[in-house]
Amino acid sequence: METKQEIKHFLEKGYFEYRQGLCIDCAIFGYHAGELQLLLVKNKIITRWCLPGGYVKKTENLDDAAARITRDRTGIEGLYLQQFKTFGEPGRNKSYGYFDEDKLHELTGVRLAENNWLRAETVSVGFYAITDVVNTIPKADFLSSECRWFPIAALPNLGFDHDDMVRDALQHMRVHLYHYPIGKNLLPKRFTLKEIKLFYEVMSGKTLSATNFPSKLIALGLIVKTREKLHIGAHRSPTYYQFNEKVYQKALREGLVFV
Amino acid sequence: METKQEIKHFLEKGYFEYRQGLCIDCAIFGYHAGELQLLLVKNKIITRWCLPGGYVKKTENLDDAAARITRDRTGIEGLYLQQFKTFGEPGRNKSYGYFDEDKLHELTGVRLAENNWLRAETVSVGFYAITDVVNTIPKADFLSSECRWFPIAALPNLGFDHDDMVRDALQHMRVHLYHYPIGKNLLPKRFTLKEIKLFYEVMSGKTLSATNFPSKLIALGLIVKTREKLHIGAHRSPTYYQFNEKVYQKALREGLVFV
DNA sequence: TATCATTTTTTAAAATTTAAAAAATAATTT
DNA sequence: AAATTATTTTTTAAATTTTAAAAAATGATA
Repeated sequence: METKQEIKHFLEKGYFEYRQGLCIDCAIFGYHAGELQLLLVKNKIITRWCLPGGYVKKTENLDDAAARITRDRTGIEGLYLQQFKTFGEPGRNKSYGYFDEDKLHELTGVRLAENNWLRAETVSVGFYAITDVVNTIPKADFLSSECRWFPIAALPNLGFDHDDMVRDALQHMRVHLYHYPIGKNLLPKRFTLKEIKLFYEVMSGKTLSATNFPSKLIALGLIVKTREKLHIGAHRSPTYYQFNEKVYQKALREGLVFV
Repeated sequence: METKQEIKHFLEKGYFEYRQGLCIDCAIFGYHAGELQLLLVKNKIITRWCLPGGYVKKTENLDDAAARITRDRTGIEGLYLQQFKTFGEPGRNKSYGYFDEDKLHELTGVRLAENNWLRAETVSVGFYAITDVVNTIPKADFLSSECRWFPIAALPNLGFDHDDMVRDALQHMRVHLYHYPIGKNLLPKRFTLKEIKLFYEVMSGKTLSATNFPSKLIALGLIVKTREKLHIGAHRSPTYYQFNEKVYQKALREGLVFV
């Protein structure tokens, strides 16, 4: 939503187009230079940082809604989104990080009626995604003052029950990581063994062997040597590796246990 | 719901107590004598067998709702229920296994108005549970003509999107099985190695070694020998084993990888 | 007491994982 | 041009786990 008029229509008549009480929130994890990050948005009328989220349209399913919402609120296209848990604690809409109704009035001229559709209790379906921080262009819309990455180790307190969502999303993402490869979307096309080892350390939150972990990936056939090397000064130049497309796709389909 | 009057009130005024458009469905897996089964209910006004399910009350959270619904619709108390996925495809309420409104009128004297709250599109949060078939007493209520176990290999076609739900529930249950012990609630207090091996075969859908799988469980410390034996005629009497409570609880908390 | 079907333990081979040492490398210094 | 250096990569051997099969144990029955 870009214009004041669009927002006014959404606030007052949104229930024609959207399903009342059904939201989606997305925990988008990013990887860059050895750090795990999370994409958050700051909405002008909500007092805390939150996961990007929104209402589901009557004509779309949950997966489509998650794709649309992340695209519109963060500018990221084609995310691999994974549903992980639904949150429906009564009162979750009125907990930490409430709507600032005066601010809303100031910005849009609208005051929500007592029976406005947005006041209904919501249930929120949580999705998570993993993406390369470099390739994503966070974008704020009219009501969002900011949209940016935070290191996972330095998150602010989030609004509503989004702290719980992040905790659960991270846990689900790591179970996923244990069974399926994800590096192809997050690492450069060519990478050194050190880079992929660091990548898995950051994503899993565990420390891995610098020698045995990479050689396991090689033994599985998941990564293969290229002819190029990285030049890093007065040291042995590490060889660049890349994913073996065939093995990678098979692992995506059938699973494969990593450390 | 036991009486006609309760049902009439639910149909016409249920939206005071229940959240509109938010349901829960539960795939309850049962184990008995080497067979994996699923508990289904046949509602008089729905044309196909379905998973036990119902609407969420405004005052309860999703976990509590799942516990209440399974208790009321099947008579089973204290199930370990696990949320696995939420279903929200538009039109899912009108697909296979629709409401038979004439039948409803015949049974209760009620006809649903055009704008009745039950006509609103629903999203359904799926839960699964695992239980011992022997210890459960399926119970049908006023609108349910029947509630009984079906072998997983011989399920009827289910109403709405419940076929999808069962498929996904089974997949999630098996991932769970791979990481956490569950036998304590489903096997008798004492069991032979052959019994626990069969149990894991049935639950996982895989065949396991008759010698190495049990000895792995012993090596993990998960099961220990008792002093008693089962007498089975002209054969060596197998020793009864039982779970080691301490190791079992630790595995429940922290996970443990089985075959 | 011998036989039998079945459970349980033992064994040895195979495979995998782990930890550490050794070798290779390429820029820099001598 | 040779030696040095820091780092990557390979090799090695030991330890552990898994697998498959054989052997032993058992307890009722003939």
